Amino acid sequence: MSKTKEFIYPPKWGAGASTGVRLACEVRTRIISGMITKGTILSENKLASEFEVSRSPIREALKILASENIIRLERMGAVVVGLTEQDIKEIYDVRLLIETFVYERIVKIDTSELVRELSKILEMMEVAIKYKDADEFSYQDVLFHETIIRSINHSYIMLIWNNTKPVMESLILLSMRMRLEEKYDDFTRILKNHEVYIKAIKTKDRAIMIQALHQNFDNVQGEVGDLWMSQQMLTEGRER
Amino acid sequence: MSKTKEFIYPPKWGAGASTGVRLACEVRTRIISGMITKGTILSENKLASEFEVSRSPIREALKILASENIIRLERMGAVVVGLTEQDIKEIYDVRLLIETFVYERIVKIDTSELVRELSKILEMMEVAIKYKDADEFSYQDVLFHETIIRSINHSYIMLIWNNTKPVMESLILLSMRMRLEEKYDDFTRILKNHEVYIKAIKTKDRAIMIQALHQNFDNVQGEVGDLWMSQQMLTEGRER
DNA sequence: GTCGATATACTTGTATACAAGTATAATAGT
DNA sequence: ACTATTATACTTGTATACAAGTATATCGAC
Repeated sequence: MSKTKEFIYPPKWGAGASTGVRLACEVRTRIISGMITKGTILSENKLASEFEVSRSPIREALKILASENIIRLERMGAVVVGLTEQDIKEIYDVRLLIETFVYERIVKIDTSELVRELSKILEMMEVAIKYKDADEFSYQDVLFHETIIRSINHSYIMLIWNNTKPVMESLILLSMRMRLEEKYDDFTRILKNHEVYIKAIKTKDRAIMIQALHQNFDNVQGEVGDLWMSQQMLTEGRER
Repeated sequence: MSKTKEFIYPPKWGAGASTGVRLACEVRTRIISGMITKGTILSENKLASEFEVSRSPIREALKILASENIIRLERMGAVVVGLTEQDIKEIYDVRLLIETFVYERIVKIDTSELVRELSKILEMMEVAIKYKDADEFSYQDVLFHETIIRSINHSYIMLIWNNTKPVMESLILLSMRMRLEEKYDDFTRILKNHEVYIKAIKTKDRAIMIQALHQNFDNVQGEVGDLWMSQQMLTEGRER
């Protein structure tokens, strides 16, 4: 149909994955960004012709998005549910739940290797900012938190992470792209916040961890605000 | 191939669902029960011919099982991971995490309707026991916990539940079938435990809730024990 | 006998074809 | 003009076909 050629989800992020997974990432990001508005009814055939693939990978993508509650698979077509402000709060409820649980485990194990890894990621983030690469920054940001969660070797906590990660990833990506243009100072605040995370893990001081989580949550509220602005702009852009 | 006709997962439970989802339930239960041993390599073609369907629904099923960490999708074939004792502990970590979170929300809302629903389910469970229907009992047991979780209207907590539910369901189903034969008394203990849940919700007394969760956890450890026995028996049965 | 290359029989990923069902629109009857 | 019915153009779910890649096994050279 419209044969949209520009992908807003970084293609290299989905390099190894199958077409279905890549399409899920692209459609997910478009929905979260507001490019695809909620209420829209997605048909497998239309998506297939739009992305110039067959229905097989499209089906795979829709199944993934449905499992994330981003769309709802119905008898006729998949209706776009999108994210409400409520949803975003809820995602962070879960993230807080997970990270709190993870930290309780972390204080019981040796974290020297973890701290090394996190320090490396943090430096990568610094470089990403230096070169104004919002995508790379987002990637490392997500990786940072994933690394922490992975460190406790808990497959079911990891499973929860894997189910919430994609949405988080898109949220962060869109937010960071936005901020790179308009709120450049935010990045230094985010870096500081991550330093606190590392410090909390190094010292195993719960008070510091709580501080880190709270700061992160505050950053997030900013992110959410940005996102709505972003959606607003996109909508206006389309209607222009 | 072997064209196994007997399904160990109650067919009526998957009545409305697509073939792929039903197959996922069946294969999941077989893996958890030990009928399909860990390490086995499942091929889409073999499964398709065994269940006498095409590869499409099989692919769907395998995707689902992979998202639950029960199998691992690799280049050549899907290798059965199964559940370790560790995994089962971890599932209950998550369930404890969720139910604790849910309870913190529940104490803030009106629960009269919820208590009514739970009481109904509890009576259903009593009837199920009376007629020695382990499957129905399991169904209501899972529904009981799902009803509690659903009551707080938190879509992302619900998402986590939806991802852990299938495994829980199979675990409970297999365990209950086992107990019906050998440890009939356990059922009254489980019923008592559920009464405590209801009481905790009605009175909004955290201490009682903790008691309920602990009792449930103790019941679970029994379940796990049963399961290993069950696997043992099945293995011996096959080798006989 | 041992090592290496090729051939074959698998595997998955994607595309296409077909069947069953549903909503919409157009048409016929009143 | 309005209602009921039929036709059609969609939808998804499943089956099949094809392409690309991988492990294994067989066969040949040394």
